Amino acid sequence: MKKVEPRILSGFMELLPPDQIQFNWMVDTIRRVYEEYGFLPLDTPTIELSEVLLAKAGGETEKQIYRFFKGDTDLSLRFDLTVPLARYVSSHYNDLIFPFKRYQISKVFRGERPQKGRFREFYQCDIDIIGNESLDLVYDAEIPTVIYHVFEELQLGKFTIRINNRKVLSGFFESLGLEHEITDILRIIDKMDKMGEEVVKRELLEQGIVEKNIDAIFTFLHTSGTVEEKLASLKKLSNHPLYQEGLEELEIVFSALKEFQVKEEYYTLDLTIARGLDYYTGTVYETILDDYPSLGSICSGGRYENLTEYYTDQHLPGIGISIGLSRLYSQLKEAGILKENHESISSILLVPMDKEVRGYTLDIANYLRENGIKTDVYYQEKGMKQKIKYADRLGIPYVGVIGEEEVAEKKVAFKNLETGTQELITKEELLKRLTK
RNA sequence: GCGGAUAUGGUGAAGGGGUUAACACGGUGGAUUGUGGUUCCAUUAUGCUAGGGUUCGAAUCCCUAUAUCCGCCCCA
Repeated sequence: MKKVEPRILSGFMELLPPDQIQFNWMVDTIRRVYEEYGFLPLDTPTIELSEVLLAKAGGETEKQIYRFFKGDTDLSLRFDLTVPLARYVSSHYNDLIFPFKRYQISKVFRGERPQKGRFREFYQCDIDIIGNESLDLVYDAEIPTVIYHVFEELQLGKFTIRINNRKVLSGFFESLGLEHEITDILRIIDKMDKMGEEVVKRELLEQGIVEKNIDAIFTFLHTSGTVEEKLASLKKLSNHPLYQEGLEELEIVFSALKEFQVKEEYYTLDLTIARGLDYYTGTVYETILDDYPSLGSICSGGRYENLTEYYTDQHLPGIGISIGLSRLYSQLKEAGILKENHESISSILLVPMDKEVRGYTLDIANYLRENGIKTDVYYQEKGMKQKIKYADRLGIPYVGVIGEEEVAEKKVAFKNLETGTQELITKEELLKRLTK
């Protein structure tokens, strides 16, 4: 029979069990920290009506969204978790308690050209806070605080949360009379980190920005010092109202970060942070691992004032951030930052010698499981060698061998695979060994 | 959407027109029928992305298609 090649689509990721265990550990860690800060779980549909998801839709979203028809219904796979959140909040407005804090860890889909660290299906771990009419700026500091604790717990080394404010950028460029070029300028200066100053300067020139303004932009971007010093010198650069408003917002956010006791070396004011979807209106964030800057931003987000305007007349400003976990995981793995995982799920493998002792073995298994021990049992009629090897290859640290002798004595031959030692013990002693 | 590169087993790969496709890892079975990780032995692609062409002969040369990878755009 002609076989079908068992392949998956490019841009889609699947892992082997040891990696999946590791991946799930990261998901569990992220979820735990999110919940510690009072964020509530949410799960929206993978597929939604295209008119809903594309209500705002700029060019890129429209190009990259997976869109199809089922009968006459125009459907799309969700492109991110923020737009579905806006829809959710709008449709459940009456039943939600504001400020509404939710997290969602789910897959999203983008039909892009796949390449390194870029997937067509990937996990996003979002937290967002939606206010009713208004949302205090303190929340703009709480978001990076949560992220700070997440990355602390993930143990990926030193990282920096880079913070900026769109109003500062827009206001500054408007003060130079560049209001029409803002989007392009933001896009270009965002490359600063990756491409360097020369490239940025050249592209700005190509964009038709005059030399004088480019110099002003670089003066602005080169503002240095501590956060306080930067803010102080920035204030003198322009009196533009939007610009000043953005700076005041940054001041509030940074002073709140101190109250949240986020260590100062873990965040910074970075004027080149412009990226993110175009729905961001105020504070924006990006996070990099200091030891691996080439990974780029592993977590970004910001404040969006008007995201629900397409669904409701209620004014529901929000702030949120997202960890691109699939990318983060694959790049950490590739860079060798994550150690090989030898942890298994099961703590012990029970091995019945033959089917006569299976009943006794299952009694032991149930006893262990009732006491919270993850227990696997081997049922294949193979040699002892294969049975032990199974545990060894899965990384299960202990084996409980059960034959006629053990049944007669109501005990288990408890073998430690790491040391090779073995002892004959009762199930109570077995439980004790496994709980420690 | 644009540009570049590459396609050999479960994996990493050698071979660049001559007949059994090297080597390594992994898998399976075995080396005193209740003991793994080391070692040893055996075994593991009638086939080199697919289709067509050149040739006495094609993984090897040519064409087409497809897939994958890497940039750009954009982004997690």
